[in-house]
Amino acid sequence: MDSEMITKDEEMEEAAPQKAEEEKKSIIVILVGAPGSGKSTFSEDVMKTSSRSWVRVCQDTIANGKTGTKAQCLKKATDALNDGKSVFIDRCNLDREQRSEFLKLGSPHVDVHAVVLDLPARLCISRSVKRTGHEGNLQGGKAAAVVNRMLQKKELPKLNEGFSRITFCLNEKDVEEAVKTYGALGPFDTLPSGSFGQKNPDAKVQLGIMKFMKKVDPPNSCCKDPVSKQESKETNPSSKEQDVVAFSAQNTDKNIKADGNSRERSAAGSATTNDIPTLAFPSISTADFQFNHEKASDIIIQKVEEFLDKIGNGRLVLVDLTSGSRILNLVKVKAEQKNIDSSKFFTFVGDITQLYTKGGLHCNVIANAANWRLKPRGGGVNAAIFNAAGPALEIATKEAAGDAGCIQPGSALTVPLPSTSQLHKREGVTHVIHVLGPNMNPQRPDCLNNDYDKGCKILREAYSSLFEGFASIVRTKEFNKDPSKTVSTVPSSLIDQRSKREGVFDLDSNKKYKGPKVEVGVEKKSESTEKFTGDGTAKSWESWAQSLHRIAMDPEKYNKDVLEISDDVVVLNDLYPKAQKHLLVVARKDGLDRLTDVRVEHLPLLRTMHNAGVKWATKLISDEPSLVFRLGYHSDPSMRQLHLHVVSQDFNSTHLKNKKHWNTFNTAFFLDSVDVIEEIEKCGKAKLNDNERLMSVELRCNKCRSAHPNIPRLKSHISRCRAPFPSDLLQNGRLVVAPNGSGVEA
DNA sequence: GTTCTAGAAC
DNA sequence: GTTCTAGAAC
Repeated sequence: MDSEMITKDEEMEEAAPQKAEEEKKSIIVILVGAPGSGKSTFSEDVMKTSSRSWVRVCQDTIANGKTGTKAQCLKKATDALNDGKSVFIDRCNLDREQRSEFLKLGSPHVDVHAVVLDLPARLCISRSVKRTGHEGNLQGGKAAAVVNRMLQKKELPKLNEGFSRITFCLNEKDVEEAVKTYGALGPFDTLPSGSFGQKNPDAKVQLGIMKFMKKVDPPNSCCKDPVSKQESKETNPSSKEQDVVAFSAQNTDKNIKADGNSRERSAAGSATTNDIPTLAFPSISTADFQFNHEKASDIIIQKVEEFLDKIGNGRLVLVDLTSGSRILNLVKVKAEQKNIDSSKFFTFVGDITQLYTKGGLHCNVIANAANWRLKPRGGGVNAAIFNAAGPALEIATKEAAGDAGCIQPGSALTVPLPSTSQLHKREGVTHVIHVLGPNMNPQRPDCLNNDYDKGCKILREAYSSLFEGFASIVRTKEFNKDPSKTVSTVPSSLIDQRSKREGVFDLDSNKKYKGPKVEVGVEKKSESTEKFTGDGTAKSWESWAQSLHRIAMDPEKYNKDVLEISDDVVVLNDLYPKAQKHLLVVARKDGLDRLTDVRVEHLPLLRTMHNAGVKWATKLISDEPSLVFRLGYHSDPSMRQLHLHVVSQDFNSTHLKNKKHWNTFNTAFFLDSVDVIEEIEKCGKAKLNDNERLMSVELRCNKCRSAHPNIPRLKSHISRCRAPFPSDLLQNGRLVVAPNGSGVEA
């Protein structure tokens, strides 16, 4: 009996390992989820019920209860698998790269599974906060920031990474199911391969991910009950409405005043508040431009207080993507201290491009922290808004920016958003106001090098411009008359405005183009004219170069395009102005094509041209005293017919595009009218310079003479350079300035 | 003069 | 990958 028993036992002992090698497969379950998604709880729950031998490898506690390294996790997992145990990898594993090394642990004897705890971010955040045991704002903010950051980078696992099975859990119920499934696994059980639980496969998954990633999470420490709200939302499949309500209600909590108007504020998403004109704006300059948050928050409060009376029934809302935002919290506290009416101004956590659909907050107007070129590039709010609005915003912006094509620090540009834009259709945004704030980031253009006197001044100007722009929209829009206008309905006024403007624009260019150009084309061959260069060689004027000559010979024909016609000169706006104001005074004398043709006998004409130029410059200065003009000739002009440039020295124009454009106005290629006259008086003819060389010299600021690597950088610089003009320009009447000299002050 | 665009530069 | 320049065509 005994021996039999022993034999049996021995047999069993021998047989068991054999069987294990043949049939028993270990499983490594890579848990995927943000902090607070419940990874640890999941593995613990499984281990409680499972008859299988599990090892939980938790990076947070692997080093004697403290956070360890990935390498430590890999080692512990390898050891456990070698022991024939199954393993939970309890770390976030949110991106493919993080998972890849654990996937390598798979083998014919080890199945690699993923369990994705893809629960709502707000749930993760609230759990995360609870776990830290801190209720403070900071802690909550930190947790939110961490979770948000991780979810930004989230890449859901795919079978082709090497998983034999992936289980997606999108809510608590899914998690329970998965716990049951894994908990029921005996030592020899396996689970079917494949991907389970993901709601929208393939393309739609990506959409879902995108939506989820963009979803903004409410505050945590200041919202004690997001969990219950989230859960109630999940049990109710028609979640959209719930989402909005819950979000608004939560948002109320972090509004500035906890008393009084909470009802009104919590109803942010309801129809009744849609007709309240609302400006949502990001904090200007505090992100990429690295402006000091304390100073910025003071300025925001100051400007909000100043403008609250000026915006009628409108509201101002400071928006930031995360509840951990320092600037948001600073402003919130300061607004509370100042007792600012929280129904008129409050802070809001959300994506500024999805305030209505995701946050239930209807904002007719949103501000964009733009770059100086008003380009959709870069990151942050600017890219997000251009992206969400689509090409319509780019076109509308270009149109609104006009010739300048860019904005200066401290200024704002209101752009009506075409109804074709998604942002208009979906979010009810009718206007975008681009704002450019001061920059303190040495990596970005126009860095103020910590000059906060200047910086604060510019930031104040920026908010003034922004709020003024909004106030002006409020004044003209009369929001309350027709609430239906504001959401998803195309304001007809907008379309009219746009098409009208386009019409004007087209008409303008047609006018200017067709007049001279068409005729020039017709007469091109019969009228090709010789052009004598400085060294006496001749070349013919190309067809495109003859427009000025044509106008000078027959100005009445171009009546609409010219500003002034006299016996001697014609004054007109340059078709492609290189500055805010750029006029041409064209000599009417035939045969006087360029400066080399000018002799002593033309001196009276040159003086007449100069005087006409000064007269027009003075007139323009009386309208805009900050303008400063310089009058002069190009050494080697492209256009036939002697013409004097009258150009304002801001060089703020989209038409100034390349090195040649700059250098023709800002090197010795540009001959001041006063000097030309003096030279001809003295020597009988104008002295010309080495034009080829001058065109390729480095780009230097016309004021401080600093060098810049390319045109965009140069333009960025000159838009803010406050240096005085170089002394040579200040002499001999080379500049025409306002009587009080306002344009040349340092 | 401008526009267009290839490819250099970043 | 994007920005910017520079050369050709008009």
